Amino acid sequence: MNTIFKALNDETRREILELLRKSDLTAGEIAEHFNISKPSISHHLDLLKQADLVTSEKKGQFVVYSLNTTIVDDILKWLLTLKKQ
Amino acid sequence: MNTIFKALNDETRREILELLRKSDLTAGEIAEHFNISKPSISHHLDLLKQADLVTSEKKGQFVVYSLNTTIVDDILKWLLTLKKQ
DNA sequence: TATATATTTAGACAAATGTCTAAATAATAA
DNA sequence: TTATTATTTAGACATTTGTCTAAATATATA
Repeated sequence: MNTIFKALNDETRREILELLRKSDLTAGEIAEHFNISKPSISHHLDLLKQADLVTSEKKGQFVVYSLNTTIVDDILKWLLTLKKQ
Repeated sequence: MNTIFKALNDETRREILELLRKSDLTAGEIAEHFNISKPSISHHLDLLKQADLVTSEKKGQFVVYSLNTTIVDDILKWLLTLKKQ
């Protein structure tokens, strides 16, 4: 739970998730959307992976990232209990 | 959005929200639940207030805190769009 | 008024975070 | 093999964060 909230606590990482909602992207394609160095984006992707919010697959020299929405359910559940009663 | 995720990115603050789900509590009552100094708890409450996740009302020498679940809806909405398609 | 209780503010400090550049690793192409 | 492209790792650095103690503020009580 901690890892997920930590991963979501950054505007850049949340935007990455929004990009991946539309389609899978390579690390380079993701980096193109931001005014941030590639190593920094790589670090953001690592945190998203640690939270299991994204998955990655090596395809040749590229690494393709995908959104993993099943993890989002955990937060949804936690937030919904807050609203109960 | 940033303020809300920032507020949620801390175990102590999430536990405070869970406590307030059950009932309103004074700052002192909240502090009793943790092994953390009262000033630190006060600071956590301030961040939760900044995010509008809690409201506070002065009652005599006490300050009573309450959960504000309407803000939770904003995050729920954001998370649900991630899951669409 | 003087004292006690509840809470916040101020300021310090160590740890965590986001960013960068330079270098390393891995795969493709010449 | 050598050069090029894609990505990550390593290490540095400034900023933010969570915590503390001491002091300030506000209310209630003797």
